[in-house]
This record gives sequence, structure tokens and C-alpha cells, in this order.
Amino acid sequence: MNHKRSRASGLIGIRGVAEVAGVSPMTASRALSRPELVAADTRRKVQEAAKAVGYVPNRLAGALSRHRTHVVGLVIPTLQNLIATETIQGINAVLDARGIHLMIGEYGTSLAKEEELIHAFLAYRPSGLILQSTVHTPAAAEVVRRAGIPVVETGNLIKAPLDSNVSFSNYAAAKAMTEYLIRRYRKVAYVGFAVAENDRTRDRRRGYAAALRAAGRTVDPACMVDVPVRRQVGDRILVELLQAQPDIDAIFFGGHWIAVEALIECYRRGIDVPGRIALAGLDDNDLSEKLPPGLTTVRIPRAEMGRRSAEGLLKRIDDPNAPPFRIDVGFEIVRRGSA
Amino acid sequence: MNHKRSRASGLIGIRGVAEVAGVSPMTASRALSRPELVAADTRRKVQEAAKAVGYVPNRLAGALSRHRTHVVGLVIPTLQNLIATETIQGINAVLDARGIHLMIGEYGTSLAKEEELIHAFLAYRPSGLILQSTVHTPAAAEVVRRAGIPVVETGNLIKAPLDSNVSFSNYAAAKAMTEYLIRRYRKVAYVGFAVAENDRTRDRRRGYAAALRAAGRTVDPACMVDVPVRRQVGDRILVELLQAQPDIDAIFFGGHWIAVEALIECYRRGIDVPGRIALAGLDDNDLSEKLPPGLTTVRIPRAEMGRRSAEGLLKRIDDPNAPPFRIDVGFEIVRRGSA
DNA sequence: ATGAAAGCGCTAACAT
DNA sequence: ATGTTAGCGCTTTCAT
Repeated sequence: MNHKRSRASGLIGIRGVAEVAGVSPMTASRALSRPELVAADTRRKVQEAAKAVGYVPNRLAGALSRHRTHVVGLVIPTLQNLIATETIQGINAVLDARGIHLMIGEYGTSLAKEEELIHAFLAYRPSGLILQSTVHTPAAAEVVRRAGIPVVETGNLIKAPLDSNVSFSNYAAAKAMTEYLIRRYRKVAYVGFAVAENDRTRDRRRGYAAALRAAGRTVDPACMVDVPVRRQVGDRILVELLQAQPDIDAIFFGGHWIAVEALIECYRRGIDVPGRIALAGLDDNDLSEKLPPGLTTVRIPRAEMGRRSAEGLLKRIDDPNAPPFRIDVGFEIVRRGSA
Repeated sequence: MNHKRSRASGLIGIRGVAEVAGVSPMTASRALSRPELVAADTRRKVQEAAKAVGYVPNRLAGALSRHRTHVVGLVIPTLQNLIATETIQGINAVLDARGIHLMIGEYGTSLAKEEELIHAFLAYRPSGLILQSTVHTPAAAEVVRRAGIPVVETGNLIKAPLDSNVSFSNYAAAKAMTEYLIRRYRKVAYVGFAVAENDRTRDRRRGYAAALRAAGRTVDPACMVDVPVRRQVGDRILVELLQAQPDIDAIFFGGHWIAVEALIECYRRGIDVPGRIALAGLDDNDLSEKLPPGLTTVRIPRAEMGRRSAEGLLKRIDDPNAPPFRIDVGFEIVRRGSA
């Protein structure tokens, strides 16, 4: 019995199911996607037929017809840190419960590549887009707007999102941590990332400087350094800073991993933390807690960011009239032994 | 000038492009996807028109017609570790270069959920599937087979893959590390994960036991413990083991993170590593190298696993006659200070 | 080199 | 409650 195997895939389609169930394709379709519209008996027959033939619906066709997919695109600078995966898990938890799946693309630090990914993803007509960034090429912004689908930007709190925005404020977080540090230490340095076209690293630097100024301290350029985004720099920069500016007694790292690297380097060199040098990071995870004496950090609720992004997106997917939203998920200074 | 905006999306389709370029939709389509079939002049006109109207192709329609998508599904137990993201980056690097995008789904430890994801992904008619697991429900295996698309299973080297298999051998890796340890230590314990239906954790345990037996040592059940897959257990289990079996002088952790946790706990308690207790882990990353005295581990080339999975998959996507493949990417004992 | 017709597999809209 | 018709946006196939 060979029931209408679709040409290419070898899979049986809705017509095959319909045939087996002895109904029209339309009824079969309804029985599966809107069961309440179909007589209980028919429903059962169709469901059994579907199971019997191993029906795998073709969502390409379904989506083309319905003008809506069950796909959300996620465009993110990098997956290579636990911070990113926490956000993704938050997003996924919410979307998966609704049968929506994630298409994920990574673009590093190149806005052009981000634009390319956005373009490519839109070609699949996703129901929504989550952009882990708030800076885009003009062309990317334009095409996203034209697509007319809900979009959530995360990673930074901004004034004028493309559509919706769920984040903490990098500026406020860096400022708060700097305020915390300068209350306790005399000379607080800041180590951030050298990434062009990235408002997050820029805002952190601004937050640091603002806190210093507000406290009437001078902002010493020698105490603000930018390092490349790669591994194995936290340890090096720690050593360099301590040599170049021996009077520095605290360092605020605008990232999680470089702070961990610096702390570990202190073990290695027997540098007393926080006695000789206090250390703090931005973004928290297990490691910060475990590594003695505990790394003082700004905890960002990444999973919550993901969850709320997805929830907001869903609301706007379900109801085209739902207004864009802006959510500040906040942050929290987690005081541990290192500062 | 309102050129054939598609009803739902507000985007202009191939017909709009064709109209602007003054050619038929078919010619426009060709000019964009198979430019060599079109006169240079026409090609230019169409390309300009496409740019002018901000053409975003509808790949749902394209795929429905061509019977092929530019999507690969990745089904993975968890994203919540750097190990997973390394694999993904390897995969993505290869696929992205070919304009193929990843649909990613996470299923935890539930095979039923994996089946669900596989089913859901197949509905998008992906060009291929990468499964970060080698154990599946019979129904999942069946539906994958019927789909008739190339599939790569990773995470463990197995005898009879659904289709293709790229991995290291968990058994061999655990055995090798155990052999290394028993050459140096008298009583080597093993800490693995308690995950039902997971051949990877099982094979690691088997590898450990096999090495002991081969060396003529007894396998003491009290020295083989299974812990739940979550954080904050490496430190606890270390302490428990040392108390319960004080003569243990080495512990092999069948995972990366629990080994790190245990090592850090040793700092905290002033336990000498490897003097009092030697520690080793399976799967390596930066942290293992940095944390003094350096964590001895089995390095798994995760990024390479990802790359080769993707490359193999591509080969089979491009050429339906290309045979299934099995690739052992191997592993390497990285000897550091901890053991 | 270009175009017209037909169809991918499904579902919205409109019968009955 | 069920069936029929038409069409989603693109590309294959078959003219010309």
C-alpha cells in the first residue's frame, strides 16, 4: 500500500493521511491542526491514520499558506560563553513550550555579518526576531522594519529600539559597580573590551567614568584600558596594570571571563586579593562564587532576559496590536570577597 | 509606486522585482539564483531591481518548490556548557560558509523530548540533521530513517549509527585516562553522571572499569559513584569520597565542570593536589589549564567534531550517492599538575 | 536567452 | 461537519 508519498522526501503527506482515513485532505488538515472543528469520530480516524503512516507535516507548505511560521530567529554575537547560553535557554524555555523553534546565527563583531544573517533569516519568514545587540547597519535596520515582524533587541537598554527592547543598562551597571568600588578603594582601574561599533562596551566605559566624575575623582586615561575580545588577556592585563600603575588598588573588569582570569593569575603569583588588589567583574556565574575569595560581580539576570524577551515577542506575535515594550531587567551587585 | 507587495509580509516578492526590471518572474528568479543562465544585461537589471525594492526572497516558497532547504537541524541535550558551544561553533563555521543555517533544539535528558524535537525539525524539511547523541527512541530512529536525509550522530563512537557518526570514543577516553592514573596512583575513584538512557556516561564508566580489570585491579563499587547532572556537586562529592574512602588517592571525574568544582574545593579546604589527592577530568578547556596546578584532562577536539560533522553532512547533502561515514576524532591526555 | 504553465504541500475562504 | 476551489511565492519543465 503506497499512499501518496511525496515526490522528493519519501514522506507521506496530508493527502496520504486523508486517503487512509477516508476523508478529504482538508478534513484531515483540520483534524490535525484544529481538532475542535471536526467530529470526534473523524478526528480519531485521522489521528490514527496520521500515526499509522508516520505523517510528518510539511511546515514549509503550511507556513507558506498560513503566512506564518513557528520559527524565531536569534542573532547573537557569540555563543562562546555561558552568559550567552543562559539567555538562549531562557528564550528557548518559553518558545519551546509554544512549539516555536529557534534559528540561531552568530556574527562575531562584524555588523555587516549581522546584517547578512538578519537578511538570511528573514527569508524564512520567522514570526519574530531576537537580536542580541542594539547597534545595526542602516540597511539591517531598514529591512527589519520592512519585514513588519516583532523584534526584540537585548544586551543593552536603549532609547529608540527598532521595536522592543529587553535588557539591563550597561551604563547603570558599570556605574553602580564603580560607585561601589570607589567607596572602598582609592584608585580603581577599568578594563573593557576594544570592540568598535558596540554600544555595550562603550556604555560600560561611560558608566565607569561617570561614577568617577560624580565622586569628584579624576578620570585617568591610564586607568582605562581596552583589551581585545579573546581569551588569555585577563591575566596579562592584570600584570601589566599593576606594573604600570602600582598605586591602583582595585580593578573593575567589564566582563566575566577576564575577571576570572585575573583572579586566577593572582593565585598563581601569590597576589593578595583584595589586600593588594581588589577585583570585580561584570556578569556573574557559578565560578565567581566558587573561586576563593569569591569574585564580586554585577549579576545580570540573563535567563530572565531571555525569558522576558521571548514572552514579549510571543505577545506581539499573537496580537499584532500589542504595543512594543521596553523592559529593564535590572542588575544586582553581588558582593563577595574579592572587593 | 507599489510593486506587488506580498499580502502578509509587506515585502516585495520576485514578481515585484521582475516588474521593476521589466522581465518575467522566471527570468528574475534565474538572474538571482542561477545568474549564468541569463544575459549579462538582464542580470544587472534584475540585480539592481532587487536591491532597489529591498527584495527578501521567500525561502519557504523556494524550498517547497525545490524540495530542499538551507537548514540543518541540531538536536542537543544541553547548551549549558562551553563544551557544547564549541561543537556548535565548529558546525556553524562550516555550514554558514555555505549559506546554511542552524535550527537548534535542546532536550535535556529526556529521549521522548528528543523524539519530539526531531519530529518538529523534520517538519521543516531540513537538508540534514546533527544529533548530539547516539541513543534514541525507536520511533525517533524510524522517522529519521524515513526522512531519508543525511544524519550525523556525535557524542559517542558507535557501531551502528542511524547514518553517519563523528565522535571520539567515550569508552576509550575513559579507559586511557584511567590507565594513566593507575600507573601513578593506588586507589583511583571514578565519578560519573547518573543519566539513564545515555550511552556516553555508561561507556565512560565501562572504560574506567575495563582499565582497572586489565591492570588486574579490583573494581570497588564504592569507588564508582554517579552524581546528578547539575552544578554544585563536584565539591560535595569530593568531600564525601575522601571521608568515606580515605585511602583513595586519585579521582577521575567523567566531566569537565565537576572536576573544576572539586579542584576549587581543594583550594578552599587546603587539600594538597596532587599530594593528598590527584584529580583528573574528561573534556578540557581554558580553565583546566589556568587553575593551579593545572587540571589533567582528556582533551576532546570538540570544535573539530563539529566541523567534521558539518563537512561530512554537506558532502552527503550535495551528493546523494556519497556513502555514510564514521569518523573517530580521537582524544588526547593532557597532563598537567593535578595528576 | 526568455517566458508560460504547472505544481510543490498545505490551508483560507467559501460552499454545501 | 465536511468538501471544493484557489492560491501562498517560488521554481521546474517545457516551449519559443
